[in-house]
Amino acid sequence: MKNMLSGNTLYDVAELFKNFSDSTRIRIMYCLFESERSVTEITELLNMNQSAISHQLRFLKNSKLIKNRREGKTVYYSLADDHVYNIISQGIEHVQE
Amino acid sequence: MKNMLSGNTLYDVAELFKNFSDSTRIRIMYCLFESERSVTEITELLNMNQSAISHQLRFLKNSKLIKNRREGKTVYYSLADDHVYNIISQGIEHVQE
DNA sequence: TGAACATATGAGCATCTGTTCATATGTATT
DNA sequence: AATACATATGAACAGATGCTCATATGTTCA
Repeated sequence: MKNMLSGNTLYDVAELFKNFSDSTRIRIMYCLFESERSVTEITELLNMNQSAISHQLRFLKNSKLIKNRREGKTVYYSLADDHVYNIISQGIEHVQE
Repeated sequence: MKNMLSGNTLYDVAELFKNFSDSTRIRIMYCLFESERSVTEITELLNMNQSAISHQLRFLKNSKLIKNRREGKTVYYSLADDHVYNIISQGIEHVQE
């Protein structure tokens, strides 16, 4: 074995990649590459139902891939760290050959 | 925009990551890190039903993440290229903090 | 050719997932 | 307090997913 993995690491890896396996979630994270955005902005950018976006934002937040801050009525979401950027960038490179 | 993506690139990225979003598929690919393996070997390593393994192998093969060669009755599977290794390695690093 | 072994495939099923709809919660303004 | 705006949440439903079972296909060897 080239390196030692604890018993459930690969399950955690699958859980991690589940976040990136849906186009809505990928598109949400991608539109946060540039800057933080409010729920309304994301909803309009993706041209989707506000509820659908909120559900996916919660999903990504639970996985600690995005974070948020409230400013009055508005909640702004942003990427949690560089990993998200790096993983998606690598995915983009792969599909573009 | 930091760089230009064609309209459906992000959908393709989601499709790519779908391959990595299931623990059976991750475990199959991970056990090919070391060397190529036959279907029977993979089935025994993962301690799963042969049919389940074959279905997932087809899935991964269709996505061109693994390739195979036949030697008599036996079919050996191996990783298609470094991308697979790199993507999973990055996932492992992320979950191990 | 027939038997044995290795792998692949299709149907069926239970579970999971992503969305919508209706509504609740939180905040600011009047 | 009442209203308006922004976001979150729960229930319900349709479609997708991963597995098992039975069986088909491919290969070797007697």
